[in-house]
Amino acid sequence: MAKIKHRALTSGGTSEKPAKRPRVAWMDESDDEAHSHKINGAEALKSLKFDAQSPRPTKKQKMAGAGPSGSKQAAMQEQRKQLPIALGRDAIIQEIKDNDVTVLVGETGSGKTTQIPQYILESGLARNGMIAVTQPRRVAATSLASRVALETQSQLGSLVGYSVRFSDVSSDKTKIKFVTDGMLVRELMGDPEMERYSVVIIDEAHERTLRTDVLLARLKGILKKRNAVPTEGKGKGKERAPKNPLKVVIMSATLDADKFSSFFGNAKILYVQGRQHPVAIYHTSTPQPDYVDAALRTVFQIHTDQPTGDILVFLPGQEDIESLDKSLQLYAKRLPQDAPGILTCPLYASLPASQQQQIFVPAPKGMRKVILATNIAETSVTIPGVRYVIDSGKCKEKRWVGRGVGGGFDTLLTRDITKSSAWQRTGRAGREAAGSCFRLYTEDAFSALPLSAEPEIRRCSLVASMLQLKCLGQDLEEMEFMESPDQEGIAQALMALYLLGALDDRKHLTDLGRRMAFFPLEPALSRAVLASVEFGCTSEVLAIVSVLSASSKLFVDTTDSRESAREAHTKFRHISGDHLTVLNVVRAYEEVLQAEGGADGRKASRAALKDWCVRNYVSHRCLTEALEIRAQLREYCERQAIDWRASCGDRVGEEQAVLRSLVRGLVQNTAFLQPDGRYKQVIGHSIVKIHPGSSLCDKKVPAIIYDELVYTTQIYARGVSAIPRNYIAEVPLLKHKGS
DNA sequence: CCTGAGGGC
Repeated sequence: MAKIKHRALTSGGTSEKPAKRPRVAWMDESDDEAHSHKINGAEALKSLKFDAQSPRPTKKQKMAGAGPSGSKQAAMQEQRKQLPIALGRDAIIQEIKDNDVTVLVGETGSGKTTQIPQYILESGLARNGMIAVTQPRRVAATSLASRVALETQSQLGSLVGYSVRFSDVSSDKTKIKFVTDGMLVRELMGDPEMERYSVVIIDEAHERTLRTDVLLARLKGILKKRNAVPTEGKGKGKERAPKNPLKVVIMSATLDADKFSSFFGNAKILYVQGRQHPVAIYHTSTPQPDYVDAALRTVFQIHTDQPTGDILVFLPGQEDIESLDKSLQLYAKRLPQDAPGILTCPLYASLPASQQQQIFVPAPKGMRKVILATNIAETSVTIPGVRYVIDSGKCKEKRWVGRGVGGGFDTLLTRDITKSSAWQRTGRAGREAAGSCFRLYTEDAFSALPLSAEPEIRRCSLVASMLQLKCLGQDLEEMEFMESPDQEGIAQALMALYLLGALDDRKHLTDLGRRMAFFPLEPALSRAVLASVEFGCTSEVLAIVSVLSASSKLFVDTTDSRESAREAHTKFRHISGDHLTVLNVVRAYEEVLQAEGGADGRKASRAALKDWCVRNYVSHRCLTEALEIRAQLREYCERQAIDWRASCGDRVGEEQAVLRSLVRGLVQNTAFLQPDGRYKQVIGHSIVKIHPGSSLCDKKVPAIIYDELVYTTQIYARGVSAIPRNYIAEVPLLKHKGS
């Protein structure tokens, strides 16, 4: 039998009698013989000690600890009591009528996102324009639109519609439009004052995505302009109203309503009660450094002691999920035959959709489902049937670590969650009935957690947002945001845009920059596309750029099948490195697509394509997404009068045009070979190695370009191609380098 | 000699 890597397993189970601390009921019954479903075998799982903290604090208690405005609380709470959403309807509408900006705090299950837009529509507030409702996620935008269309008994795309990338289901009849925040930012390009909208509702504002923060900052400026009372006629007794006023509603689910309110000049805050069942909360008595082991033991404690109901375990990443999955299955085998079994269900974004669907399939009778999930289950996916939540208290966070201009790289590290995240996870146990949440950390540890996450504007690259704002005539560094970006982030973005030729040396937007912003791509990739026009290889560069901007990885490379995957990938390999290797895969895939996509019907063709992908260890998901992106990019090319068919051909040497185009975009991602075999950045000071997964690993070439740097044991360059040194000197701003 | 939080245009 495979050995379990967790060591905190002792024989004798719960023989150790915990005494002093308050115990939860099921712990008090921890008499070994009394367990109905004992785990067989020499090794039994030692129980974990939890302190009860019940019931869940009310919003009032939480708010009291959250902000300085204790005195306002009573009034707000009083107001909240009168606002179960339907009853509060008239009051909410009145407030929106009376104020430019309203902050609405709605608990989960309050129905605020589906109801408020309808109330506004019925009130006539949106007589002159549309109501926009922004969402951070595509699925939310599309599913909410369907729901509201249903409730208004209208066809989706008429009165109620949505607009997300690749899919615009709206018409000139549309009055309520659900959009992703990124889509509304993009719409600003053609409608800088949002004049098509009478009301803009920013939902899930507390998530503080970079795009939401950009929208909030812009809305402040737009309000000033659109809602200003015209000054002519002043003093003549004739009151004038703004021509096309805008109403803004900020919807937030957590504790930072005060922040939004003060950002918008102490806007009114309204509270809407939710329909959430009570959740009992337990913290561990002692810290649990090995949270995977602690989760393992807690699952079986719940399984043996608690009534039916599925368990949702929050873990930081795939590795922990797979490890816990294995352990659970091993122990589940040892449950007595007549005892209920356990069905494990991993859930993370890169899991194939078919496996993700498993969470919606009810467990067979007599089985308990245990879902092992990342943050995806915190906001993006709601899982039915969950009564128990186990919270590891950990998550992964991507953070850009700057080391001077041009020398930055991304890290992806496990860290503690925030209080607001902990509450969100807890709430997942009370969606359908009363539930329990087991936190694998002490109450003291919980108290020490930060209230909410650092907003993206403080930890993500600002390059794309800065370029978009420049196109609106706005300077990111001078705008008023909820939280201002740090100087380092601004300097990095300015330098990046300058090196791409999007800004001139006076920080003014260039024609090139305007054309770059037009493409729905990272600025570096937009630059490569525009350069490809010059070098006559747009067809090739579009194919590569589409794969690079797809959300999943092209090459499947799991630990168990590494050898065969490597072998399958060799036939795609291009001598210059990874970029042209990607192109070879796309070309090969297209050949299969043409051969199979006959009159036989799409299903057979799709199956053949999938089969081809499996055999070649490439991701079907990545390729379908890439082709969709490429189709969109081709449309954008046509609108810019760019011939996307232009090709450099596939003769040997012709591919140099492709590499020259890529260098224009990846200027900052260039490095020269050093005598020791490592590479030194052309811009910036980092010494990097080629990632072992790259086709150029261990090769010594004079100069390289790469897609990204990842820091693990050292700084690795991923997605690498070899280039002649003089290609770097071709970049106008780098003339002195590389020659 | 490695490695994958979650999103968006």
